[in-house]
Order: sequence, then C-alpha cells, then structure tokens
Amino acid sequence: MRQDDSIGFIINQAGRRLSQLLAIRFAAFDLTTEQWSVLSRLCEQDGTSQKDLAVRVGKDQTNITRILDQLERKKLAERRTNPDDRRSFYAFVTDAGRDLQGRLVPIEQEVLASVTEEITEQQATILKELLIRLTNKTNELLQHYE
Amino acid sequence: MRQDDSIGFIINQAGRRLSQLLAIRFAAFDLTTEQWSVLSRLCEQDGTSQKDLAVRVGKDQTNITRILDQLERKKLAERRTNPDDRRSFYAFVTDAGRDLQGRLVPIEQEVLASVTEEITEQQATILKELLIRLTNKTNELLQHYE
DNA sequence: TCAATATAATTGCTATAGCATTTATATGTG
DNA sequence: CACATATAAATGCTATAGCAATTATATTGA
Repeated sequence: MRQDDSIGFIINQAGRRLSQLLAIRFAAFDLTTEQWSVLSRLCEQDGTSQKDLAVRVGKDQTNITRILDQLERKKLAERRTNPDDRRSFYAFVTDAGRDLQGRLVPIEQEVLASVTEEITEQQATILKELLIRLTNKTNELLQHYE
Repeated sequence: MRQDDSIGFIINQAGRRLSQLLAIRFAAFDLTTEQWSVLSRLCEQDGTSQKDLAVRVGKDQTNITRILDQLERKKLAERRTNPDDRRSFYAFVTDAGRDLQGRLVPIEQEVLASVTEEITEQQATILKELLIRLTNKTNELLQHYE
C-alpha cells in the first residue's frame, strides 16, 4: 500500500493542515491552536483540576501544565489552589480569556465552514462519526498498554 | 458548539491517538512514527531531493532536514550530493533501512486493521475520501497565505 | 560579466507531544 | 500512629512542527 493511501497518514495530514490554517488566523491574537483548545474547554467548564482538564482536552497532563503556564502568562487563565487537596489546582479562565475566546469562536467557525465547503453537512456528520468510532477503538487498544 | 463536536478537535484527536498506538508498537525498533513516514516514502521513491521529499511526505523542509539527520544517524538513510546542483542532496534509503521498513509494514497494517475493526471497509474508504477532500480544500485555502 | 534575485538546505527559536523522574501531599494498612 | 503506597503537578529530556534568518550556490537580467 502506498503511503498516500494509509489512513494514518491521511488523518495526520488533515489534522496538521487544519491546525496550520487555523494558526494563521489566530496569529494576530497571539494564541496557538493548542492554547485555544485548552482555553475553549475552560470556557465550557471552569474550575476543573488539571488532571481532569487533561482527560477532557485529550492531552497529556504534562502538556496541560505547560499550556496552562502559557495561558497564565498571558493572563487568560489562572490556577487556584484546591483547599481540599494541596497537591492539586483548579484552572479558571479570566475575563480577558473569555473575551478573547468570544472573539475567536467566529473565526474558528468560519475556518471550519470553509474547509468543509466541498462536502455536504451530512458527509461532515458521517466524517465526524467515523473518526470518533476510530478514536474510541484506538483508545480501547491504548488501554492495553497502560 | 461544544469542543467535542468540532471537526478540528476530532481530527487532531484521532491523529494523535493513532500515532501514539503506532509509536508503542514501533518503540522496540527505535523508530518514531514520523521517521517511519519519511523512511516509507524513501522506500517507495528513492533518490529524491529533500525539497521534493518534503512535498511528498507533507512536511516542512526544516522537519525533513532533521528527520533525515535522525535516519542518517541510525544508518537507515543517507544523503548523496547532487552533481548538477551543489545546494541540494538526494536522499536514499540504505539496506538496513529497507530491511527495517519491511519488518514494520506488517505491524503498521495490523495496527490500522485493528483500529478500523469497528467500521466496514466501505466506511473506511469513505472516511479516507472525505478526509482527502477536506485536506485538498485546506491546502487550497493555505495557498492564499503563501 | 556581474550584480540582483532566487533557491536548497541548515540553523536558531518557540511551542507542543509524550515519556520518565521528582516533589509534595494524601491515603490506606498494619 | 507510622510507614508504604498512591496521586497531582512539575521538571527534564528527546523528537517534532513551523517560522525566520542564514549560508551556499544557481539563475537571471542589465
């Protein structure tokens, strides 16, 4: 099988390109797409522990630590101590963070709309569903190595 | 829209997870999935310039330089000077590289087969086709910023 | 021909992914 | 209670992504 036909290659290629396009649009706001993914999640669900945030965003806890560092440096999010467990922190979005997120939402939507222009809404739904099934299966297989 | 529903999030998540699973299986061979992607491409098409290789693998030329450095260090590939243009190099896979690739192919195929176990072959084809269409459109949009 | 421009590859930089280890704090068991 | 074990977060490490700048060499145009 040629590499171009490998589902692994195709998925990663699609993801990288999409991130690249989004990154160009986000550059003016000095925010990376990964910082954006954490910021959005915080806007949806404020005050979760870093561990919990990692699971929800689907990132390693190490990466969450570092992305939160960046968001905190930019005053878009902040850590607050957990009085019940001094090992853990709760992450919160700041007013500036929520404000920025509000300005980025329409840009993300515009980008996503433009890249899916050549496929129908129904196809987009199918695409998402198939990817989610594949990811679930992959997660299941990954668990065998934990 | 919740982040979980964002096509961008879903694609990137799928790609990362798949790479992670493949990485676990490749670890015993001391090869990363990205090194693998370059090595496979070289096996398909030996003796291309780095610039050309970058386009084919869908990576930045900078990354090709560095991944080739790794492959060369591991004696899996080598650069040869281009007599017609002393700025450029041709990249070649070594015997050891071709040998390793041959041993990894069945592993990659097994992993891809296992992650697509929950979907039909027809669905896998649809999935790939939709992703390719999305990537093509994204590439087209990216060109506007070049 | 020679000077301006373009190009192939490299290098330096920041951010991210993921692993192993460390640190601080909790928890659970004798 | 004391000690072993578990857990949350941080840190150190290597590899990768991508941008900007550099270096060496080609090409182009006056």
